[in-house]
Amino acid sequence: MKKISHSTIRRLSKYFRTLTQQIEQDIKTISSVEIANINSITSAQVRKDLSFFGTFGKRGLGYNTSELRDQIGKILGLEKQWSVGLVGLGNIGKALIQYNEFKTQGFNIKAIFDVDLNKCGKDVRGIPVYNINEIGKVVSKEKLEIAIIAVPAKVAQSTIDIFMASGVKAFLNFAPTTIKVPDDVLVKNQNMSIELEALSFFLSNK
Amino acid sequence: MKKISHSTIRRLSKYFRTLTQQIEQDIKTISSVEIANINSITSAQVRKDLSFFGTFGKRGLGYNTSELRDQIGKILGLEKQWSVGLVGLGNIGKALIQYNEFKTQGFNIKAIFDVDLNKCGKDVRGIPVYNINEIGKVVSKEKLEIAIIAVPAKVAQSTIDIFMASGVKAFLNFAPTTIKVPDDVLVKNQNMSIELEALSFFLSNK
DNA sequence: AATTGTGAACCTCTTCACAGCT
DNA sequence: AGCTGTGAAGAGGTTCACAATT
Repeated sequence: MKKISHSTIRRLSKYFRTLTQQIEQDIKTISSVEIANINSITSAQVRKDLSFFGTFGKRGLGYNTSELRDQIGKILGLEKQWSVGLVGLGNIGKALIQYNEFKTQGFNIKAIFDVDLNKCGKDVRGIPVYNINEIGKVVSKEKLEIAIIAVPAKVAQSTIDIFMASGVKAFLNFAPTTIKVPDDVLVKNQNMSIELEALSFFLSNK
Repeated sequence: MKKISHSTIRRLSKYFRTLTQQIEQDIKTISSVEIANINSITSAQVRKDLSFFGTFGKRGLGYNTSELRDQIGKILGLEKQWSVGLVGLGNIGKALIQYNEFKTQGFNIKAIFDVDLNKCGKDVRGIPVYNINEIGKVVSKEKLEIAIIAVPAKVAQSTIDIFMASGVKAFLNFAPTTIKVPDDVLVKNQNMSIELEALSFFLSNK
């Protein structure tokens, strides 16, 4: 497949959300201009993004909302269910387990890992807690495809290395540190500090 | 000031973290190549980013770690303290209040807002909880400069509008929706769904 | 008449490459 | 000799503008 930029994927997610909202309001058709306005971008951008994947609209008419939503859902793989492992039962890890959005989006947390032996062998919200050294075994057993990394920065790289050795290639990293991975592995960072610092810069320089 | 890209600011945050780590290890000097390697980018990028703000290195020698860290800290406004309001005492809001990183970084949550009248008038971790309709009053009283938005998507825009009417110009938005703001206002989005969908796309298309 | 799909133009960000310091 | 700082070149992403289609 032709190389698709991260920006395009990010925007497809937004279009998907936009379409979901329109469908809820029983709107059957939408133009690239409308999608663009809702997301504060240009209509050419919307059309260009979609053009990488096919032709989904009707000239003169626009796009059928539910058809386009289905197509984008397919592109993003949203109809699939993913098996996810979560590492780290600290503040962030605990908050994430509470967060129902995961399941809604087809991300099923099948296993939790922690270093603290007191936490292991138990269940949290029905999800079994394992020790870090069981990662390899559990990845195979539960067929984990994605790992959520909610461990301290110092051990984030080594934790990801263990998962990579077991064949996991997709990570959502909450540790505030840059992770080194080969080209066939994707790490998405969720790092509040960086966003806060951007706000700080903005306020300091206006 | 010359326009600085968001990517540059994001990277400055990373350099800041890198330098902090080096200083902890008692390393006095660092080259752009070393900073680049640690963050998986090119050394030219590091030097170019810094060049927007001044000349901090010594040709032939590199950068003094603590001097450069101080300079970047100043650029990002990290030595300052910010007064922050948090809206929404749901799952995310509660998790954020537990999150000590805020205070460490100079972001002081001075007020919490919620629609639920049962929650108002009380304290959470020593922070007073107000009703949404008190935003204007409390923004002035506590001199809030940043608002963290942890409310449902449907009311995110209207919540931000209220803060903007009171003069707040910087937002950290956790609601999965695009917010419309004028040019002199900055909204940073912290949206896990989009990152998850990027992982889903990646796994679906390899 | 309205709106898509897309090549070309444009703009922005990244990398190269080297002069200039230390 | 080694490394920075930066103009110029290159790459990548966005917007323009219009032919094609309904």
